[in-house]
Amino acid sequence: MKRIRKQRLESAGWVVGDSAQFLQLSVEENRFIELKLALATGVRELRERKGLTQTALAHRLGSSQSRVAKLEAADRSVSLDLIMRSLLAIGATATDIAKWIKRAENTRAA
Amino acid sequence: MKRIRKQRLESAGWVVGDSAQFLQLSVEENRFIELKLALATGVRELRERKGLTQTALAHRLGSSQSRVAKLEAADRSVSLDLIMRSLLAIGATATDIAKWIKRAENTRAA
DNA sequence: GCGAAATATGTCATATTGGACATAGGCGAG
DNA sequence: CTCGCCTATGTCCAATATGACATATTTCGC
Repeated sequence: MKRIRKQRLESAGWVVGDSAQFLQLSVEENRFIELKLALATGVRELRERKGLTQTALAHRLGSSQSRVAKLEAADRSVSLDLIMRSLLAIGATATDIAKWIKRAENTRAA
Repeated sequence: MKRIRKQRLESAGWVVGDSAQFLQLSVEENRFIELKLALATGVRELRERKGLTQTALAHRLGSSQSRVAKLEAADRSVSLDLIMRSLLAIGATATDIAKWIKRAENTRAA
């Protein structure tokens, strides 16, 4: 009974937690950033393991060396899309990606 | 980005001898799209399981209902960033995300 | 040290993605 | 049927990501 009611309340309006929303958002933003960082690190690891230079990877992506450098540094200007495309371009498997995602989850605590 | 890349690859001799790279790119593009689709589906599943409406999720994200609708449809105007942020906003765990990523890999057909 | 290759950082114009809004379609309850 | 509520689709234009380029800075063999 209550569950249904709560769901309706939530779907009708705002997050029930009201004033905590800002905080909550920053927590989620943090998780997101950790995730990006973990995957960006994954790009670097895998690229180096394959003996590719940033320039070579950039060519595979139709991008440029500078962008790859920023990518691996998890620069603010690089999207998760590009990171993921890079992982796929280097030949990361779903298992690899999953591994890095879990690494991100374990990392957060700071 | 894809369109531009295609033009560039077609024009100059970047694709050094053969069309293998071009084909490879489209294969990877396909994997990427499958991945996006799988995660977008994950958003919908999780949102519905939590009894949230698109509008409610949009509020949590500071976004709008229409964008959430497009997100769940894996519209090409939505980035993986937004999809991932949505997953985190709904409370997806690393394990959930990993699961959907593997689902994408299994979906890959011939 | 020297030089070359790899990587990092900054800037810019252009393309892509974003939220907002309008509006249409769908669906169940009354 | 009509009314709410939810979802889908299309169009603006503001915000952000992109590749390209120029230019450091680091790394490494000699």
